[in-house]
Amino acid sequence: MKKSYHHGNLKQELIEAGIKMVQQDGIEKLSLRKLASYCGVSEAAPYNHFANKEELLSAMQDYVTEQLMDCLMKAVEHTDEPDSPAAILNMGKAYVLFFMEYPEYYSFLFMQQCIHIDLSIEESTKSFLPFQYYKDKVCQVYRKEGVSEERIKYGIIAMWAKVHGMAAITSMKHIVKDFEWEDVLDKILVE
Amino acid sequence: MKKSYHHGNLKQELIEAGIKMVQQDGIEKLSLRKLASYCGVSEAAPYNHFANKEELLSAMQDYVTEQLMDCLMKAVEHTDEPDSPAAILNMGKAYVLFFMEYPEYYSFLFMQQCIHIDLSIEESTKSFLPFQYYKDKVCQVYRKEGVSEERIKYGIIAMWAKVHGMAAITSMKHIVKDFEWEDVLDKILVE
DNA sequence: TCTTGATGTTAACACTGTTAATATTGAGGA
DNA sequence: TCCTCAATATTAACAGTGTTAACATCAAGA
Repeated sequence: MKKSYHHGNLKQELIEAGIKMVQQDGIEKLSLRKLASYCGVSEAAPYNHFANKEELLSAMQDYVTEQLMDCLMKAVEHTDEPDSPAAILNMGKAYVLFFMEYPEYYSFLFMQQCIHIDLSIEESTKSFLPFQYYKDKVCQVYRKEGVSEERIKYGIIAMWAKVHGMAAITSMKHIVKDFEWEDVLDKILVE
Repeated sequence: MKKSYHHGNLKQELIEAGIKMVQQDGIEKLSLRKLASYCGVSEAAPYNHFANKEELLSAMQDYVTEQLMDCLMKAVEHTDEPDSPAAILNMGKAYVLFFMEYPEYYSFLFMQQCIHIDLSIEESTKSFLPFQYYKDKVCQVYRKEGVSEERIKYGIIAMWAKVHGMAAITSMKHIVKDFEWEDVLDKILVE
């Protein structure tokens, strides 16, 4: 039962094992050396696949962002009328519940550490895909409902702030406990 | 121009210099050794005042939280009628603008790293004072306005989520640039 | 004056990210 | 089939980090 010199799928496993570790202990506890050791590989091996720690974290963020995007898109698709305000509500709920299920993801996704400001948004990370998706959907629905462009503009930000704020708040573990968040999520988001 | 063996005011200077460094370069770049050196003191000196790095960070957070509290309280006091909905609006604006002025404070204050879950909230940090203050003020105003207790309960969370979410969003530097946030803050918060 | 507790220093430890030099392998061209 | 070489792994080293133990300095009160 010996393993070969070459791992075979190290890049992907680094990403997935890294996310697992973040999920369990949070981003602060994650070290490249522990991660490499967990993958059964030496401390310098990851540098064959990522230029540095930041680049690996960025890849991990992209991976998680894709999961979140799946979540949001499914929420819309499973709405009876995907063009209705109900779709927006469901998307907002999905967003908050995603971070409620994996509280460590929140601070991991939105920490500034590994956002490359020098690059354009498109090239840097996928961090903004969810916001983009949310924005487009709200636009679409509101236009169909005949809301004015002026109100749409503010509505997007207001709605996004509320949803993102709920995610931020509920992902603080010590706050979550004394409130039945899921029950009141609807009422809060439609208000 | 030599300084004495004993610093004289090290504890306080560590806190304030630390905050200055966070403000400039963000929390990730802050190291105890650099901070100690900046204060003209050896690497082990801080350990006479703080058990570990976490405890120092916690003291720094408390310091910043007090500044934020001042901000919020002044916003209420400077409102013509401190019991009116206008006070809530002003408080919300003050909250967002505080983090807009010092974007690094946001991730510093709300990172989980130095929150001691084992302790009760009161003893752990002052992190929750602003929320407490906000909550109490909203309660007071809404009761005076005759809002039902049920709606107050959800209103607090909804409002807090929006305000906190706005702070979270605007403190992401790369988003801020293509939007005139301050102009639309009113409209978004009253909506 | 002398002692003592508060506060400082130095040296060492284990751990981190990162790099340079080197080793191992698998796949494709001779 | 063999040989080469690019991809990928390893080991050893470096500087920087938080932390601790052992020791030094000093101010203030007995």
